[in-house]
Amino acid sequence: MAEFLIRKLENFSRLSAEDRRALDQAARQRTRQIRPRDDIVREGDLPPGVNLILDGWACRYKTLEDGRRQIIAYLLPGDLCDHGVPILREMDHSIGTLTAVTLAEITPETIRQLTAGHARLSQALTWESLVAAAIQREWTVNIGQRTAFERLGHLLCELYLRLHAVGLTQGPTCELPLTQAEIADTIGLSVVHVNRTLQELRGAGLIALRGRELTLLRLDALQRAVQFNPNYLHLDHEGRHLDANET
Amino acid sequence: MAEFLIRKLENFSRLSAEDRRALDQAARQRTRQIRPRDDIVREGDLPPGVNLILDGWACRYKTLEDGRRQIIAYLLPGDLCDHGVPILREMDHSIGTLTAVTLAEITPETIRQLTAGHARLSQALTWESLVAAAIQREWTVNIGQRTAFERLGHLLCELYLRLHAVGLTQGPTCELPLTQAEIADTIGLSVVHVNRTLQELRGAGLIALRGRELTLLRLDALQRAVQFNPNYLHLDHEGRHLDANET
DNA sequence: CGAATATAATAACAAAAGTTAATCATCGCG
DNA sequence: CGCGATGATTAACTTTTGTTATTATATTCG
Repeated sequence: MAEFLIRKLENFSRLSAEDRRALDQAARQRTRQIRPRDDIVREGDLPPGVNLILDGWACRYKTLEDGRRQIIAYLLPGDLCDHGVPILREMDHSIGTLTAVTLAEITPETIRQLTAGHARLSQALTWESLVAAAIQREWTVNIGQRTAFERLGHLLCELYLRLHAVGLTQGPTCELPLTQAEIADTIGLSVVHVNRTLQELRGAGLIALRGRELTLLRLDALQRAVQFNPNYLHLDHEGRHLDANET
Repeated sequence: MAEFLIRKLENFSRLSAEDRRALDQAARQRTRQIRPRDDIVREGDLPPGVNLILDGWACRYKTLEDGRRQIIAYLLPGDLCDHGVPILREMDHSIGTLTAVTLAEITPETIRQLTAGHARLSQALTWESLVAAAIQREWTVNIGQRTAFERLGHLLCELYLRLHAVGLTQGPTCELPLTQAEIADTIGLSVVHVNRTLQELRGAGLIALRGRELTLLRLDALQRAVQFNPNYLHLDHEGRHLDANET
């Protein structure tokens, strides 16, 4: 059930069988199915408990009055969200699905049990939320400083590596269930320019993208071309010097 | 000593005398002075313990290989940083001062004591870190979706309100110890364009800025003009409908 | 299957923002 | 007091990115 989360956390530290069992059980308590392009929580709502994405893609986003929208974060299988948020009065952003999503709602009580008994697990969960914060910071850098070409390439590297960390890549290929409009709202470009920039990346022989299937043809070259430094993902406990051709 | 932090936390909930005393004492244990434009921690370093800004302005930032720099967050008096980070192997960004800074280093042990005994205080500290995350998300929106005019105005609103939350405003005025180059690196614009945009804000009668003194002449109008919604600062427990003319 | 709809691709043009360079203002300090 | 340095301002020009519109291609669903 919590296979993706477990796999992700094991990038940080080896979990005990007991840790894994506890996580798995927590993920079974209450699960929910949500349709593609539906909201899980809306800005202004009361903050929800902790949600774990079991399957599918979701995102945090914010809409301005005049309709402009910014995707603030992607929530991929194995991602936890809103750890601790119930303290706040109301949500300051929305969370919506991109694809069909299965998620597990984990009660505060369960969280307490998970962290109380298991020191390693507790550390691993802290690690996961620190990485989420680091990703958010990196997005600020990405949108603030990089060119369109770099921004887009950087995003693709990040998504690929995050999917790799949960075992959702096949060789140099992964799913990318995003429209160009969604990509545009992620990196602060217009749809037209995203399209242009994708052509550039293809033209440079760095990526192949057909439908929802993305292939990073030369991950190393792409990382260099867009100044992608994976340090902020903090996967270095095992996954350093990743070879795109392994499974 | 920890006056600004205390003042900030009291935007969230009333602290007991004991809470305040404990915070104040924690802030006295080990303090450090750092010169303007000096680094507190550098990317690649071992993560430091928790630092509390007692006075002055600092920032998180990241530098790309070719020298481009993005300021990722401002650390103002009363701000805490790097809660929990020691779990990570190394810093993925740097922290540097803008002005002279006094900070308190708070040991993990002290943090434990602070949170263990005092439920309210513990909640308030969680609130502070949730707000920091919310600010980071808002920056993504700001840089990703807004025009130069809106971006800059939004930043000024945020800084003013954050300073207000710690009592560092005088009427509609506050300090702004930033060069235009630093502002540029914050909102992803060139220095020249920041200058142009400042002229626009002045021309619209929304701000006055001489040297390091910023005045928001018509806060309401400015907020409307740049679509600034303060909800993400989560100050609503007391400070809603702030009047810029109060002290 | 095939119409309806959503998404992708291009082109032509407009606007926003970046670059370079020069001048002006301020400030610390010998 | 005036030198030197940093920061602010402005101008002229270039580049990047956005806008609008049209066509092509997929996808969905009756």
